[in-house]
Formats: sequence, structure tokens, C-alpha cells
Amino acid sequence: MADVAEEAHVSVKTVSRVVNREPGVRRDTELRVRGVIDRIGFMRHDGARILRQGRTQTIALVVEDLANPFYSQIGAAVEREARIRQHQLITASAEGSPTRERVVLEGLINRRVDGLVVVPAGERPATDPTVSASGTPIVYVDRPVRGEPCDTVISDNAGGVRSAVEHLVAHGHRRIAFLGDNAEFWTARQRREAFVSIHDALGLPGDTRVVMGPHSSEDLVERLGAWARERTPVTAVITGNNRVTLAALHAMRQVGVQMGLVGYDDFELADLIEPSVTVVHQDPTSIGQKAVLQLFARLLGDESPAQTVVMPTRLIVRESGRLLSSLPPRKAKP
Amino acid sequence: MADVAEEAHVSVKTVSRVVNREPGVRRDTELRVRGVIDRIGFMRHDGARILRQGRTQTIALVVEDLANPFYSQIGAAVEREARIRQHQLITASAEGSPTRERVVLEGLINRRVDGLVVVPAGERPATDPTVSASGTPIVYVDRPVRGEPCDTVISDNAGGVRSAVEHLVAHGHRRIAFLGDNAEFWTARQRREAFVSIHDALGLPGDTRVVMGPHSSEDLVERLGAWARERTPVTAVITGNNRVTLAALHAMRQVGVQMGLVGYDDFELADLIEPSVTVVHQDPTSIGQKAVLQLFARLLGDESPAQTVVMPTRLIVRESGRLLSSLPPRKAKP
DNA sequence: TTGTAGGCGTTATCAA
DNA sequence: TTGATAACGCCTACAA
Repeated sequence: MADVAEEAHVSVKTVSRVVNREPGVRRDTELRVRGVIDRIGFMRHDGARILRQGRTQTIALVVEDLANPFYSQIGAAVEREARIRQHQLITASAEGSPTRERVVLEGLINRRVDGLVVVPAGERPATDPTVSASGTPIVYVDRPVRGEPCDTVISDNAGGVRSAVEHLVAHGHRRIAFLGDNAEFWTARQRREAFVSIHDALGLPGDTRVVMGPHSSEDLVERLGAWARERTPVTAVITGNNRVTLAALHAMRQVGVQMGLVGYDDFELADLIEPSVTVVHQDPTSIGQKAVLQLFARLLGDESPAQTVVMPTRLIVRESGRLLSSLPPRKAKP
Repeated sequence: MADVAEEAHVSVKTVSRVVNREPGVRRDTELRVRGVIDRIGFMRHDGARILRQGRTQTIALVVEDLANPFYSQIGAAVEREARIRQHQLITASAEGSPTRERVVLEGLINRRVDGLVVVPAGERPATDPTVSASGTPIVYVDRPVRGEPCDTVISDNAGGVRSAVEHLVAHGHRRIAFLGDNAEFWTARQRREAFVSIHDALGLPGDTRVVMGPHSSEDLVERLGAWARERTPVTAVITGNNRVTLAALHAMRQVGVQMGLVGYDDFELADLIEPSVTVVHQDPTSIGQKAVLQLFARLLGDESPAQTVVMPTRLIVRESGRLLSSLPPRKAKP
């Protein structure tokens, strides 16, 4: 900037004014300065600007695995919303490790990101001293953290599971089992509990059949086989997330059993499998958007108490929720 | 840092030394300083450090759509490699628009990112004045740019298509058609050209049947129907990327025709569809890794001429490449 | 309309 | 082993 100033025979301040389109520069001065800027290819150093202004115009997103479609969709939404608001997005992965998450968060705080959107790895208390001391606004997504209330965006796990069970029941299923993911995950436990309580509330017969992950391929095959061979067989399963849905589909294919199925999380091609798979859809795009909205409210000075937003889920009805006997025989159409 | 210095009765420089683990600080001094740091919760301001040192320890990834699994997998790989090297990753989406891409790139240059990994939106000459003037190392991914040679990582489009055609031919297919994506995309054109030349080289009968996107659902249904009704019907299609594969699968389902199929890009569940889908797999993780490797070589001073790396593809053989008549009738197993 | 001085928080240099 | 001082490039405040 100093170079430009010298070349254009003005002070740095004037150059600064031109660069930032501040008013109060004579037209011809501005043109002269712009000319020099273009000629020598000057580009403002945002680092210095940031240092002076205290705002980095940057937010960060911390997730478990950027390649997981659920998170990458959240990421895409967060990036878009950030870009609209002239902010850049740093993405970081903690790979599910609370330790690594702490390191990552410290790094981001050191960079003075303006705000954080975090899918918390563990359920450590929200009062991570590093973060809270920095005063950086933070919005948790997908799962809450323990301790004092924090801004959080989660999806309606209980509602989602309820819609799944009710759908199956409406189609005549009575013996319904639940295949959850690893019970270490909050969402997995939430969905399990929802399943159990709805199962009981509806007075469905028999014990509640619940198995949590991680599911090896063999376990799953054996389990499904056993359920299918019971005296009054299980006729439908609900799977706790996309990972489990895929595993269950593979296992069913392998065992050769055909059960009713409602999966948690929509997935590409759910409609091309036979029978097409009915799912509980949670919309990652809306979740990401909502989180950014919340975050920027804080950045703009919103001081209201921490808020937990529960995003609704939507049941996408396809064929797999029907009772097996009601399915048309395959290749019905000539 | 000044606060810490005062509190610990040392100079800022000593604090700096402690924070950066520089040698030459007496043990007890260090302990005293660390004590103060912990007590008052000091955190280094990386913005200032960056300003002073000139390195941001940040690289950026610019893609078209972060939600596209192909790019998000690249993103995950790039982030991991960056993290390993103590760098942070800014992700940005240009949404396929060259104009927006330019704005995005300028923003990143202003931030003085150390390096760029870019999936170029247009095919504008590589010598984007903004970027090249800044001297920021840049690696292009997935498609090259025109103009003087640049570091580029692409996948072996011709090889992938060849493996697809050869596989189909080996299974007895002779009338093979190609459904490409929008010919505006470089990769789409590459694959089309590869198809045409291999089709000719193998002396396959008839004109080469090639249709490029975008494909509306209706067009596709009509097209497939027409191919199937020809006097000597098309028995197999090759699809130019995952988008087209999905569209083609839907269309086939809708028309009720069953053709041989080899898709470009692997996708989840390719093995659960019936028949399971044979695909040409390009490994986004390796592509991302390779790009970062290349980038950091430049960052470390590698001055060798620009290099284009062609990553191999792999044919994942499933069922859909077989000749229709050789497929076992459905429900063969009781 | 333009310019000057000072400081943001850190590190490099050089001196003690 | 430690410290004083000057940058890094920009913006704020104030003055001319």
C-alpha cells in the first residue's frame, strides 16, 4: 500500500480510502490511485486489516468426517450462508476424537475465527475453558453438549422414530425391531429410547427388540436370521442411521430374508432398490442454515439465552414399510 | 502477550520464546511464564504472527459443490493432509461460475493463503492475473486449464472409458452407446472422445451412439426406448459420471428396459441394485492427497516444471456389464 | 479533500 | 539468558 501511495503521490491513507471505497476522495485522485493499483497489481493484505479491526470475517465448521454425506451437506450449507455474509469458512475434522477436537478448537480460537459451528465429538461439558474464555460464539449441531445450555441445532429424533413406528404399524406390522448405531453416540441413544417408549406406548406385543452397533456383517446376518426364525417372526426393522441402513440392506440381501424396513436418513438410490426404501429424512441443508443463522445472530450482538432448535424430520414413504404379504410379487408387470 | 510479560516480570520477547518453545530460556523463568499464561488464559493471536511471518499456514480448496460426494471426498482428503502438515483448510465453492470463482480466488489471495487446490470452473487461461501475480502455488484438480502448463491432477479418463468398453465387449456386447454429461465439462468431452475412438478402434458395428447432457428425465426415457427398439438394439450403455448413471438407472426402471451398464464413478449401493452396477472408479481420496503433496512440494521450494499427474482408474466389476441373456433369471434362488 | 501519528500482537534483530 | 526496538500492513482518530 505504501508502494501505491508513493507511486501515486498520495498518502497511504488515501490509498486505503480508495481501496475501501470510503467517500471523500476526489474523482481524479481516485482514478489515479486505481490506475497505480492495477498497474502494480496491489492486493490488500487482509491479515493486517484483521489485526487492526479485530474481526476475521471467518467462521469455522468442525465435524467428525467431511466425507460423510450428512456432514458434507451441512458443510455446503454453512459455506454458502457464510459466503453470502462475506465470511469465509474454515473446515476441520476432529475425526471423532475429543482430544483432537480440543486441539482443533484451540487452533481455530488462536486464529480468532468469529464463530464456530461444531458437531461435538464427545459429550464433554460445554464449558471447554479454551472456547468459553475466548468468548467466541459457538453453535452445536446434531448433538448437544452437557453442562450449561448452549445454542444447539438438533433434529427431532423422537419424532422421526415415532413416524417410522407409526408408519409400520399402520401397514400392519406388529413385531418391529430396532437396529441402532453405537450407543456411544447421543443420537443413537436418543433414537433407541424413542423406539422403546413408543413401542411400549403403542402396546406392541413381545419384548422390545433392540440391538445397538457397531454391527459386524456376521452379527447382523445372524441377528436378522434369528428374528426371522422366531415363532412369531419380526416383520420389520427400523435402522438408526444411514450406516446401519446400508449394513442391514446388505445383510438382508445376504440372508435372503425380506423384512419391512424404515431407515433413518435418506440416501441416494433409496428409490432404486427393490423394494424402495422408506426413510426418515432429516434435512442437513436446513440444519446447517439454521446453525449459521443462529451464529450470526450472536455475532450481531444477540444476547438472549441459549436456544435449542429442534428441526423437524420428514417421513419419505416408499415401499419398504409395507407388510411383506401386501407387496406385489416381483416382476408383476410382464 | 504484553500482559503476561508484565505479570511475569519478563519482556514480551521472553514470553514469545516460551510460547514458541524456543531454546534459551531458563527453566524457572519458563515455568513462571507458563504459570501466568495458564492463569490468565493467554492465547497467541495467530493473525499477528501471520502478519509478521508472512506465512498463514492455510491452504484453500475451491470446488463447484461441496455437497457432491466426489468433491467432499477430495475435501476430506485435502483437509486431512493439510492438518497433518499443521495447516488449516479454507473451503469455498464457486458454484460452477467462473465469475464467482474469480471473486473467491481474489478473496483467498487477499488472505494470503499459502496455496490453492482448485477444481476450475471454466477453462479460462491458467494465467488468471490475480493468482499468478500473487505467486501463490496452485494445483488444479479433476480438469486442466488452458494456457501455459500448470500443476494438475486428473484421472485417467481415457483409460477408464477404455476399461468400460472392453469389459462390455468381453461380455459379448457389440452395440454400445454412451451417455455423457454436459459437453461444457472437460471431463465429459474427454470421456466422449475416448469412447468414440475406442469404439472405432475396436471396429464395433454401426454408428457410435453418443448423447451428451443435460438429460431430462423424459429425454432419457425416450432415448433409451428408441435404442432398445432399433432393429439391432443397443445392448449396453456407458454413463459419463455419477449424475448420469443415476438418471439412467431411473430411466431404465421407468422404461422397463434392461440394458448392460457401466457407470463412471462408483457410488454407494451400486452393489445393492439389481443387477448390481459395474463402475469405473476414480479414487477421490488419492486425488486429493496427490494434489496436496504436489502443493506442499511447491511450498517447500520445488521449482521443477509444472507437472500433470494422471491418476489411474479401476474397474469395479459387478453384474451390470454382463450380456442380458447371460444374466440368471431373477429370483433364481428359491 | 487529504495527511500524520499511533497502534493492533507478534517475531526478528541485535545488543546487553 | 534476557530485553529493547523495529518492523509486518493496515485502519482509527484526529489534524490540516
